Amino acid sequence: MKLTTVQQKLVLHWGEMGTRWGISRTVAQIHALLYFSPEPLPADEITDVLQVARSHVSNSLKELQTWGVVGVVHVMGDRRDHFQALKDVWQTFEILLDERKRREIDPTLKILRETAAMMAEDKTTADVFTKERVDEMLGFMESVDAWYGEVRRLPRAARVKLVTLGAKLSQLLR
Amino acid sequence: MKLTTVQQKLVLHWGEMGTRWGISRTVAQIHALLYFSPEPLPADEITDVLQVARSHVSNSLKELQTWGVVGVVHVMGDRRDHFQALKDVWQTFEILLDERKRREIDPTLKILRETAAMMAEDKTTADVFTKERVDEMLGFMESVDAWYGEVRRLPRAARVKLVTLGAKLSQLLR
DNA sequence: CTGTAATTACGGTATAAACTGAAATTTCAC
DNA sequence: GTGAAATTTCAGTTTATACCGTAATTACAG
Repeated sequence: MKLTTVQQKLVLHWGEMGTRWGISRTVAQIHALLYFSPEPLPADEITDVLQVARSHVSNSLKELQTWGVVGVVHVMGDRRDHFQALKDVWQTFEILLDERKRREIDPTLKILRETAAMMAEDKTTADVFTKERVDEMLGFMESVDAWYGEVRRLPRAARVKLVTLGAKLSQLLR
Repeated sequence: MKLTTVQQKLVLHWGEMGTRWGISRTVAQIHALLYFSPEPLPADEITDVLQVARSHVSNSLKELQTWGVVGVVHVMGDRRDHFQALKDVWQTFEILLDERKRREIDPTLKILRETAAMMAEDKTTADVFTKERVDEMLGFMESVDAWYGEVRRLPRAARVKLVTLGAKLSQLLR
């Protein structure tokens, strides 16, 4: 199997962007490869095309499967697993966002809650200023967190509408 | 100067989270230090507290200033620059989001636009499937990009409302 | 102009993470 | 059960980048 120029460009770019999204380059490349590939690919093929260690492909695929953006299918007369990426773009990015929130927001929220609780208890604290900053930061994060949870609980169509509506939202806010 | 236990915890946590936000640990620590500190700090003080090279503090401060989340003030009878963090949490995170969009979305959007244009021109392309995937991905990204731009252009109060309204938005979408 | 204090530039080092490759383990057709 | 083929594990290597420390430069008070 050989990649077209376009596919190659996309795979390489995805890899580079992956690192900025907190995803390792190879994992992102594999995802791109599967997403832009017409048919599901076996691990060997991925190894060939991307020129990375077989074991690494295996582990990366596992990671992508854990997230749910890649799945396994089987081909008649072929014992090997074949992998395909989720083709639904919205869902793919929602999964990615969830993951990022889990890693980038939730831990901070936890620390801020702990800290705020601790400071509220401790009456002797002379450091009123820091307390205020913690409370403000916590308030902000709680808002964002609650908002995300609510949006996430909406039926998907509503969520899509929320984005595609765009400018019209500003009118609703009057 | 000495940090309270709480401040130390916050600074260390911020540093760790920073790396997940695509910000170097020290830069994030400096930001936390300034944000949670009652008064503006000179660079020397930061060097002392965080135990990092003076030059590194200088460069990190410059980066934070470039983003606009840290500013300089002067203290009477003191020649040195004193630094303070923006105390407005919303604005701080909006700046951060802008930066991330610039680094994580815009380049991909560019590539996808180029690719889609290229594929649209090339009638001979046998790879119809990849073309579809590119178009879908591009469509999605354009929506998100346009939405972000519009929200960003709203008066800030509306933007805050958008988040704090939360669940009520779902009713508006009926 | 002079001396002090700060920033900037930059080659070198340390560290964390990705990646390799071989060995151990599991899976599954027969 | 047996053997082939895949996956998983893991110690070792490579690579990227944060960070250091010196040296050069700039800024400015006196």
